[in-house]
Amino acid sequence: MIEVDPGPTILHADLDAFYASVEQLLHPELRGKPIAVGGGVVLACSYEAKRYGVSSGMSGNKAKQLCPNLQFVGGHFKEYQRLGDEVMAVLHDFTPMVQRISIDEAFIDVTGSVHLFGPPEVIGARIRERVRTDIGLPISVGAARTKHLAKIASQVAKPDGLVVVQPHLETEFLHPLPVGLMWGIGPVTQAKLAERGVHTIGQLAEVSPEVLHSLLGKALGGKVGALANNDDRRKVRPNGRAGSVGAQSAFGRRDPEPEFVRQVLGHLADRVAGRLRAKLRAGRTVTVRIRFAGMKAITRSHTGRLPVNSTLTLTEIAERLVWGALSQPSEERVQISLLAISVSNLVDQASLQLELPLEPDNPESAGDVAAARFAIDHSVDEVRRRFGRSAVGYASVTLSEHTSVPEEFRELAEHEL
DNA sequence: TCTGGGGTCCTAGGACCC
DNA sequence: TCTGGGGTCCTAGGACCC
Repeated sequence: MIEVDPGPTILHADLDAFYASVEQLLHPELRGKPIAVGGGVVLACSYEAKRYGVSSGMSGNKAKQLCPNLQFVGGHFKEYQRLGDEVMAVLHDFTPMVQRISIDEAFIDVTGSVHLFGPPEVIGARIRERVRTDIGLPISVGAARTKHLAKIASQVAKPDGLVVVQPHLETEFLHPLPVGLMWGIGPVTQAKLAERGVHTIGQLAEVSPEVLHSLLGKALGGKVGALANNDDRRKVRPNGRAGSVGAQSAFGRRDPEPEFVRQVLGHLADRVAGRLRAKLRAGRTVTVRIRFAGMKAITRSHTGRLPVNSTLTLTEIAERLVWGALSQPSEERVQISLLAISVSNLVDQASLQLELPLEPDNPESAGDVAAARFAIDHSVDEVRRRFGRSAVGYASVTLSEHTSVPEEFRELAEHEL
């Protein structure tokens, strides 16, 4: 008998209602109850709460309307990070081919591990067992020949389940499912497809490449068409480094007063530049984003010759970009609701470099200013290394009144630089 | 209840070079 | 002189992911 090469075996592991499950693990009295992590906004909720229609991203008031018994709990963000890392360590016990997608989700390629640990259903079951008994959390696992199928399988497996898609049953599995389950199809694309009467992945597979192209554009149309026809060649890529670093802050609606804008940008630049310096990186392109009261948003960017990672230089560039945009006649006197700074075109910077101020008052002293900035950044970084982030930084009194999520929550979402 | 924060990728137009 | 085509980089906006 000839053995047919079944192709790669990919697993997608996804912790169930992660933050809420951690709270129920740490506080047994919360088990079996509808709970939500967060306050103003639901960051995560338990399956007991989901049954009432509560979902993450929803405002706290709305959630309480849907589920009067809903109990809000504060987030133990340090624990989320620790437990998420522990789960990833379990995955690494089966293969180094782990691609972490977020704090609670990862693809793993076990093609080379099946001879050690057994077929995918055995590996999936062992992962679930270990995460359940060693760590105490529910996790769903999907297994299939491709990333696309594995990811969808884990969604279908939820909550707390395992779904293995056998190679000869892929189309039967895939085609009846709604297009919204597919990677890359969000609300906008889903609406476009619905207008054409396309609701299931099987229906999507019937649409000609030309029509998809005209409807969704070249890249998305091609990608989505291929995935619907079960042509997915993406490999599991062990995590690389981020291509950009950013930070944003939403603050309700405010008049763009110079002092306020300066404070917010200073705070954001401090976060971004601090992270860059910590990883000995710097970036040539600075992008700011301004969201207005009506949710319309614009971006402005600047690409310089030299990479930047000094807090003050970044603040200056961001301020210039923001005022350049806000001084346009159409944007004058409009209230703003969010500011963001992002740095891209990143390069390694083996040693910290001096950055000259943009427009030195006195060109001859520019070097002194640069040296002073370097010294300030360096000492702030040093204090933080020893005493933690909050030990020193921008006076963010004004800011903290408006930030609705704690600093630790921001850190959870940071990608490896 | 008008929507948190960190990212990626794509599109389209323009500048510039060969 | 006019004309074309291709590649790369930058900017701005938008959809999408978790």
